[in-house]
Amino acid sequence: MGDAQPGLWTRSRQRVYAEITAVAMELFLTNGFEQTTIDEIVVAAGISRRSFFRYFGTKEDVVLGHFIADGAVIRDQLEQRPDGEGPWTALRGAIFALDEGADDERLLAVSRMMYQTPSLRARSIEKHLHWYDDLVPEVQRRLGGQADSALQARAIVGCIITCLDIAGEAWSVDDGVEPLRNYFDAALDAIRRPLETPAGPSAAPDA
Amino acid sequence: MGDAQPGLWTRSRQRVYAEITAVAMELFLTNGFEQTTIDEIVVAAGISRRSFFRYFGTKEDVVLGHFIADGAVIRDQLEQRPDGEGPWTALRGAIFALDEGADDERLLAVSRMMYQTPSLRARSIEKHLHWYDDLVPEVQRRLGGQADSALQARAIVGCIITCLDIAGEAWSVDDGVEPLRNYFDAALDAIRRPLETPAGPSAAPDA
DNA sequence: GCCAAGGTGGCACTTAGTGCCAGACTGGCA
DNA sequence: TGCCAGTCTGGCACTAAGTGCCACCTTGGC
Repeated sequence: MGDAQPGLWTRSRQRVYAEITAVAMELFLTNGFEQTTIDEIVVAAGISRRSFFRYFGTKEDVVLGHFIADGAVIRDQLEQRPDGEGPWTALRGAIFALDEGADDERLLAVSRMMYQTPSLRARSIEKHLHWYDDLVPEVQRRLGGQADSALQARAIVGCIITCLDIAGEAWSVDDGVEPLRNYFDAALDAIRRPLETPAGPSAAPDA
Repeated sequence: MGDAQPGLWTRSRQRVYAEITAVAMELFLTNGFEQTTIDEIVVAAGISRRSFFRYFGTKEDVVLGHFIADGAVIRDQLEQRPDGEGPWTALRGAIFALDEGADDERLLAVSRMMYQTPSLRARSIEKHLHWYDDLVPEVQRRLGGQADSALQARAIVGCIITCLDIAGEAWSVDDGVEPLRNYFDAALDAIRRPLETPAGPSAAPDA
């Protein structure tokens, strides 16, 4: 708080949130996530340590905060999908809609950091677990009340998320040479491909 | 260290490891994982706090330590599978082999705790990430050098792990009324099922 | 101008995890 | 038997994350 700050306090909560995020992300990108301490963020942002934890539960949440609400976004997109679409197609479409209008440059930087930092990766996957609650009911509905549909829906949602995760990793490792959706489709294709291995002459069937 | 302990120090490292695990697990199961502090474990086990961290990197590792090596075990099983089997069948068989000889009672207790404790769940998933390194090469080999086979192999391994995770959760929620492998097969079946939804008359195709 | 509500900073505290050092035990060797 | 190096141990101090508590200030309504 050494500079002239006519009132970081008086700004709206949302503005403070954005400012802390911006300052912290710059530090993370410059010095690395684990190397950056909350005290450093706090000093750079001109707030107290105590206030930081009023905005973010953990240091990881500064990076992943944006993605928390993504589950609800995907759910909304999913529900708008035509009834004729099966769960896989609908889920794929809903996730593609999420991809629209994303800041690739920033997403790439965040992804790189995430896939290189174990605690961030773990926390990210933990956030993904909340997506189940958002997505499973609708997927279950599209499954049409089969037996075990709850388990089936969870498996489908889980694998979609896993494919998105895998795709994101490959995308960031490749520095985003191809659009993220291509990686996602490739991963999805590998999963949903029929039982026979298509490559090679007279390949052995996978069952 | 108030009791008569003729030398916990002199026992072999493995024995100490097992003893700490046993004592800690009892405390975890009794009082809950998060409620149990490392200081309590240390006192109950008759060792110093410093020594605890020479055996376990984190508190979570006490619970998950057994599963760390599972990736290598699955890999060994996977490599022994006949070449004719495709990646899915081979992976399924390898994981079933892991399931053999497991202490269901204990596994159930650990699973329940894990799925109820966020930090444990997160750490568990983090451990699963290491399985990729063990399993992807062999899966990639069975894929037969297709284009993008690295991404495909990662997607397949990831979804297998996800199905195992989902199955484990359902299994523990159901208190293990059915064997774990049944849940696993049900999850796998939901993923690998053909594009058409088989249930219901004239169901809409999923594509 | 008063008063309640909410944001803020500071302080003390708990807990996890690490670095460092000195002491005790081990096994090998002269 | 005695020495010596390697290893394990406990204790201490330290960092860093995260929480509870309280006093202060600012804001908005009356």
